Amino acid sequence: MNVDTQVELLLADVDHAYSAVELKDRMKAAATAGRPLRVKLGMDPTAPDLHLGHAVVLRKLRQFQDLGHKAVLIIGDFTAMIGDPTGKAKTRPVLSAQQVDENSRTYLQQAGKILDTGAAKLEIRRNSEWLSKMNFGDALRLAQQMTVARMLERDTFSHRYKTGEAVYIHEFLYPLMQGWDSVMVEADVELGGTDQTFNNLVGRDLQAGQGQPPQIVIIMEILVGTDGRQKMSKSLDNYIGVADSAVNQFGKVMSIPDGLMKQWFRLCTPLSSDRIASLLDAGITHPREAKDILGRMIVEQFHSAEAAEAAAADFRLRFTDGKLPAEVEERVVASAMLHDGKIGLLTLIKEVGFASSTSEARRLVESGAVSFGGVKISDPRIHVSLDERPILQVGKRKVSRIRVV
RNA sequence: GGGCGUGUGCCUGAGCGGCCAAAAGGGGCGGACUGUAAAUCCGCUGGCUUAUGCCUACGCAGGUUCGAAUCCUGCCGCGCCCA
Repeated sequence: MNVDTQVELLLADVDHAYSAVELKDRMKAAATAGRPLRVKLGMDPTAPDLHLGHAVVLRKLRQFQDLGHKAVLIIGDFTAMIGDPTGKAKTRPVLSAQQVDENSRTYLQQAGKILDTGAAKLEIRRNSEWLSKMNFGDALRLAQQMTVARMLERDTFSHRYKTGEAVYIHEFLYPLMQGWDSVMVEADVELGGTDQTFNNLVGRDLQAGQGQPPQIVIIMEILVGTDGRQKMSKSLDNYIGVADSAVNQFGKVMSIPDGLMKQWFRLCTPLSSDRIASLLDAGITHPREAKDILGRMIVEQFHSAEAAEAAAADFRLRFTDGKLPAEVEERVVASAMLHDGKIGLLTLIKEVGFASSTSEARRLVESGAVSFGGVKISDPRIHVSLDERPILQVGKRKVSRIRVV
């Protein structure tokens, strides 16, 4: 594959590249010199659980690896002390070294489902390695390379500034720190979501200031979460985790709004735009069928083709045919909870984790969401026996067989 | 540092000294309809082992009142203006 083709492939599904020409030139130069490009991606060690949104960028990184380049993963253990101003989170707790270790391990384990973790293809660095050694003078010199006007160009800052929300000085340092990372690892390319555009471009300026060739910045579209409204994130609970079970991943995909399928096909599967177009044409493919394909393709990436097939079958049985799943998960209740061999229904629901409080359990029962032993129950005062290892169902999705231990 | 303003439930946002567990909308949950889609309709949305009951809650701490989210004082956070 020649460089032109490679660049075309790499940029086919990206939101923006600064710039395509530079990327091509850099790749040619690297090929001539017989060295791989260093492709940087920053990770936030405060959120170790990866979801489909992270996977979008990781898949792009993998693509670079497959073309022979080196992924440079930066663990932002030092920058975590500030927290990316993009996020709504206020001051973040300083993470202990052990916590960073632990989160990083989880991250790598999950990212390993996507990345090539071979030593030649992956380099992992913590930014405390260099940032913690800088003194105030170093920080000043860094700060001199940025103006307030430039900082205020950034959406989150200008918006907050105009609407009267607080903008703290130290938040201005975040992009500088992240940019400095690029200098320290001599990145050729940096990957990120659209919310990282500003940060990543700062890296170019800082590198230029140090006499390095500025990195090429490749920006991926932000994946919208299962709610179809906001970006996928754990805190909004609109995410599909890379580590979620196959059944869970598939079910969540099936519940996304139809309008989201286009983006998800584009960002989460390797399908061509022609193929996607035909899948989304309701005259050719029923939307349910299209979503089924999307679901299986996604599950396959993190599990296996067999698991994806099984998850789809389970889903059809359970929701299309309305039957109980092939295997009903079992939940246990301690015998100490029983009185005269019985337990209050509300207590049971709460104990088993289907409601967070007795009051909530009561509401569920009163609204007709609960069935016990296959019988719908609407009286919250009822007490039940668990001798028959009955099935408790709360709402459509929560079903368990109950056993006393 | 000074002046003014502001702080309510997951979020936005009403709130007269009693009728406030607190309007309204959003979100969420449950139900109907479906394709666990969208749209629509209905119900719920602090906690408590069963409740015309109790407890906790309107930034924090006190105070005035028979009674406060509503009044007063101090403190804290945020914003604006002045310096």
